[in-house]
Amino acid sequence: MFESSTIKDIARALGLSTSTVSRALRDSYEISAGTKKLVMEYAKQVNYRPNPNALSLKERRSKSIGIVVSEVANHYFSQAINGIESIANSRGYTVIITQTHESFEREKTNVQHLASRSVDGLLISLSAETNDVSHLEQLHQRGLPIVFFDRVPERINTYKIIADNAMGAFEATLHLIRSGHKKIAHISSSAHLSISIERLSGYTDALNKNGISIQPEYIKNCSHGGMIQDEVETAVKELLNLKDKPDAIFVAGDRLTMGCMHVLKKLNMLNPTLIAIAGFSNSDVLDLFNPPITSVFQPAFDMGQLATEKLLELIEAKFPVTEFEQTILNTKLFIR
Amino acid sequence: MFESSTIKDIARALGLSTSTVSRALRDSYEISAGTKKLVMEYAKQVNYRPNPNALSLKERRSKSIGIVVSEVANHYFSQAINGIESIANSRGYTVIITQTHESFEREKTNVQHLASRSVDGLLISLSAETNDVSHLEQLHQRGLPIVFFDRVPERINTYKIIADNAMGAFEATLHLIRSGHKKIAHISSSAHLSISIERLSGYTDALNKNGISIQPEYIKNCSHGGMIQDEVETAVKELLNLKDKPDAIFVAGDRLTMGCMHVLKKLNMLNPTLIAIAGFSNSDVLDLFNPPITSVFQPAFDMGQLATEKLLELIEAKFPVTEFEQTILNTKLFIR
DNA sequence: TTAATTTACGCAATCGTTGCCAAAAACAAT
DNA sequence: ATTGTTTTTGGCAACGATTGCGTAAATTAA
Repeated sequence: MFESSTIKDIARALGLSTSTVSRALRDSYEISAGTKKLVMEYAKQVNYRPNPNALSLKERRSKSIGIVVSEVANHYFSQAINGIESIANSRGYTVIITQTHESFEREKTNVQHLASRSVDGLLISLSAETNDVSHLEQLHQRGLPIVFFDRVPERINTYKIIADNAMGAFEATLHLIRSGHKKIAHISSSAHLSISIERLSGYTDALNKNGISIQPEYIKNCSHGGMIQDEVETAVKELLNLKDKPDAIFVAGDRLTMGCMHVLKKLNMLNPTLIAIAGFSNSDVLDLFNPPITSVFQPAFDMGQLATEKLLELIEAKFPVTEFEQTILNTKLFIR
Repeated sequence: MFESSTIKDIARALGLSTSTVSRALRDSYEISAGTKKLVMEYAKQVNYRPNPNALSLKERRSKSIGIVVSEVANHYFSQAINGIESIANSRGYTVIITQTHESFEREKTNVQHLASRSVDGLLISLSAETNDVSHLEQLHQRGLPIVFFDRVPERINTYKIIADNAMGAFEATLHLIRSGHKKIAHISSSAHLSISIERLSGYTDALNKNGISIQPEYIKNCSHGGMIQDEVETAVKELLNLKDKPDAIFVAGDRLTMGCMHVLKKLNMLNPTLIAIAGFSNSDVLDLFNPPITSVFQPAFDMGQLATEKLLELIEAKFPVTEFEQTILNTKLFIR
């Protein structure tokens, strides 16, 4: 089996005690230069690596953080993960990524699993189905550091990193209006998610400020966040079957945008002269369409980095932190 | 700080010894029914969770497996990861995902890190830059279970799960030929990767069997697997600057296909009447193009599942396994 | 030469859990 | 009542690494 050498092995081989070896490896002042050199060279020779489990047990921390996202196959999240990784790894932390696939049950299971794996902290973007955050509240109250990003709950008081969803939605909708559209529909994820609420408000703001009245039947929510293609298909078809059919759709998410395009393609309507689309997306494939599709880009990488910095701040804090802030990063509209 | 209750806490609270509590929780036959009930109820009440670090230290295994892939933002890998997760989680294993971003250095660092994190086994698809696998060989010889998938090394004797790359490439190239193309170029990842070699052979086979001679200048390799867009751009431009310009390109990878399309779009040549494209890709966005793009789909999810099953077989084997096989799964051509 | 100080190292406890052996309690057989 | 058996429980050690404390040996000072 796969065994690596331990401090004990080194001590035995060199005729020293484990404490001497340990201290020599940590370059302690109370070990003579000769012994240090001896130990260090032998350790390098046998490729000694400290056992992380032993360390975690002793230090009562695992030097690992848990991530909970909907899916890695989502440009926003994969970019955020790259940001998270870049900070976490450089600070010596391992990252454990879990996916909810937008399911509340899987979110609870994943969180429970990460907690029992004794991660030092949690970075989480809520699943589309999540309306109740008591599973997280409980852990948070017991002292587990948590930072939310992207989809954040109101009830839990901790650091939150979000994009300026309202502004992004406002700009995207405004772009559709300026392109001559007046009948603009809106497809979004679950109504209760923070991002949905904020994006909806940006959308209605843009319409209001331009003297366009809000049509409730133009607003569709997909409570599984587009994980179920049928849901998206139904939403799009309902919009297209309206007496007063919309001439544009503002779609509020990466996966939803793709899902929506698939439906339109299937209906042979993927054509901006028939119906224009603008949406939140961090994917650069949108460039490739002809005509291309305008989209709101979120600074996912930066959000991941910032969230991780905040989390490590909490984890490594000497005293319990009680003052938290919510950071809002700017989105960028790619007009295509 | 975040503390959960331990066996010791329970023992103290109930006036029992830790060993009794431990055995009561494991429902050992040698503990009386009354004590068991007492302990179990109290444990549930205080939400007792065994400390995984203590267990890992004792059992000398971590119940976790490491994954090394180029990028999660790649449809092939994200699907494979879903397959890996599905098996690993159901068998009680945690998965640690790391990305190489096609860099050899990062691959070495990640592997080293996973090994020192004492994962029970490794699932790996080599980076585009990786030509030397001694870092893996060493670990493998020391007994760490490793299963390769997708991009596999020849030198290391263990389970390998791959797609039928030659056949996939053959079919895609054949499709281009049947669509009337004769001047078919090929853009691939690093020349030394197993997938590149196999896909190249499928490509040349298809040409040979149809009486088309191989033009060496039609074959381009991107040694960073498309991570550097310049590299792709150069390759495409060189093809387009040839006296005898190709009228089709067979692209051998997800990221390369997208990269290639971006270049063509930039050159205003993303149009199959100017130059046709067929490629390996697990992305369904290819559906959305007009005209759509034919692609070779790999059973990524199944490959991930199978690789994980093999790895767990190695990890949980009573005796060292010495007989290994390479499994080849069929690809599927989506003619669009 | 002796006392004081410094240097260099070892012992043992700790983290949470389990395996093994001994001890105590409960019960049965004489 | 005494011995033997079985059932139930407790104590100790171990996994790997760290660390406070103690101490022998070496060095310096008096």
